[in-house]
Amino acid sequence: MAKMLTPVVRSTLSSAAFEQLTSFIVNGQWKSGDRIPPERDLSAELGIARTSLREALKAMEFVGMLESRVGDGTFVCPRSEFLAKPMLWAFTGTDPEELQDVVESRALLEVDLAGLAAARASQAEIDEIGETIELMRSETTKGRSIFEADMKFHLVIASAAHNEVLSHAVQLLRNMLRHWIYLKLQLPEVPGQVIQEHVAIFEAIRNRDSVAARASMLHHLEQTSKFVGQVTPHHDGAGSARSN
Amino acid sequence: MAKMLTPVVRSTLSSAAFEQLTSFIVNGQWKSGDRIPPERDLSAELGIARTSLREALKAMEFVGMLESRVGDGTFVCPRSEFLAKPMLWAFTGTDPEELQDVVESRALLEVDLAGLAAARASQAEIDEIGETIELMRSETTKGRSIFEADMKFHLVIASAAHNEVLSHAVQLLRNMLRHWIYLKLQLPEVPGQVIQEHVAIFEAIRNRDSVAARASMLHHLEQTSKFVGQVTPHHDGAGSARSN
DNA sequence: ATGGTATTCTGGTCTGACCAGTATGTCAAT
DNA sequence: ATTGACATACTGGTCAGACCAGAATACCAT
Repeated sequence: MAKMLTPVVRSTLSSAAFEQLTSFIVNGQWKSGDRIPPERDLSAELGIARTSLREALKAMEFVGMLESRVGDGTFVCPRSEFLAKPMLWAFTGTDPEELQDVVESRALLEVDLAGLAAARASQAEIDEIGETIELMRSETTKGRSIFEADMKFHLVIASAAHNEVLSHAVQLLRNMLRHWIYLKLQLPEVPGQVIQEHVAIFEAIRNRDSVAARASMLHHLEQTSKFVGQVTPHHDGAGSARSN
Repeated sequence: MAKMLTPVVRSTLSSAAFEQLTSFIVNGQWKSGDRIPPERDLSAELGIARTSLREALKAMEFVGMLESRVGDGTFVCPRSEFLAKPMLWAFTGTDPEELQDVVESRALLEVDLAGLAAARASQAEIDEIGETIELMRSETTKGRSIFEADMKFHLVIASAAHNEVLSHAVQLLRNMLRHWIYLKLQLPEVPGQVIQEHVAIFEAIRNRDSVAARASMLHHLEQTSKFVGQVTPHHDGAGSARSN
């Protein structure tokens, strides 16, 4: 394992540390499940005090990138966890107009990614996409949630587009919407429809038809957009009695 | 029987502070622009050490909820800030070798933004776009660089799309490419061509023609992509055998 | 009023200490 | 050899107190 930790030099030490450590995770030097060095070692290597390092570390923990256990160490969380927690608090009881920006961004990016995936996906990746659909079917018959399978479907497409920047971006956006996607999939008639739409997207990609892939992805995501719009009609001052 | 034992969550002081402070912002006790109490006061009121409080505070700052200025205080950011900021994490730490991914992402996002701008731009924004073209013309005749005007053209369009998340993202990507864009604009025949292309985009937006806006933006950015592809020395075989 | 200086306030950083869980190594009893 | 209890080292969590540097403000001389 090559350690290439360089002393930080930036605006504030803790934000520099935050950026550097974040990049370690984002670009895969630290993979999910890895244990990162102890705080005392890390601070020494970075050339900053433990307090400063901890500000960065805790921030990453609150955001879902890391998990710390006393006496054990600090570990990298799977990317699917990123932002899931804090954004939930931030959005609950939030003006839907602002949320709409995220929903729209997500949709546009995923449409672009679908188009790229149709052009670039390897056979293995196409197979993997198909498997997520099978998974959804089996989960449905077992009466279980298709949430995880749905997530996987979209992430596989994102990575099949072979553009790291965009696929990372879309993963973040997706995590922000985690809560709403989950809610939507709880509705009784939704899973069947979702599977149908996934099939359409899948076939377009398999046929290397970028235009169709984009169109079917757009159609698919418009459903979710509509749903988010419905579920978050207004925020009243206090209780937010959300019917679910 | 299922697990009756709920895992005990030994909440840490800093995470408790993070949740409490976040709720202050989310439910509007602290509004955008407000100045929050000094760290020393806040830590006293919460009954925790300043270091612990700062871990929460810095986390909120990194997420884009707060902004700190030495000697001045800590202030609450507008909500749009912390919706968009996390996108940054997807991009920071992007390997410069994967420049092509950045170029492509930028192009896709800007095409999407152009389409939205055609649908949503206000008259004032349309006028502003036109002005940047005039600026380019006058700079050209003065023999000066059109770099700033070019940047402005694209940023105005981004903001005219009225999607904070995407426009922040594209701003970031553009900054990464700053250097290359600048180089390209130095070539003798380029400015004239760029102005022509900008005019095409501008007219499409003014005519509220989303499709044309997307097409002309795509055409415009493909030029830059091509340029970056030429100027960048190819990195060895490891990555990206991209044929299409 | 004006302009410059001294003071105070604020966040940024560091040191070094102690606490409380957790893991692991040690060693005796089985 | 396996087991179990214990000591020890290691890890994150927390704290107090100190100093720095930038920014804002008060204040005083002009």
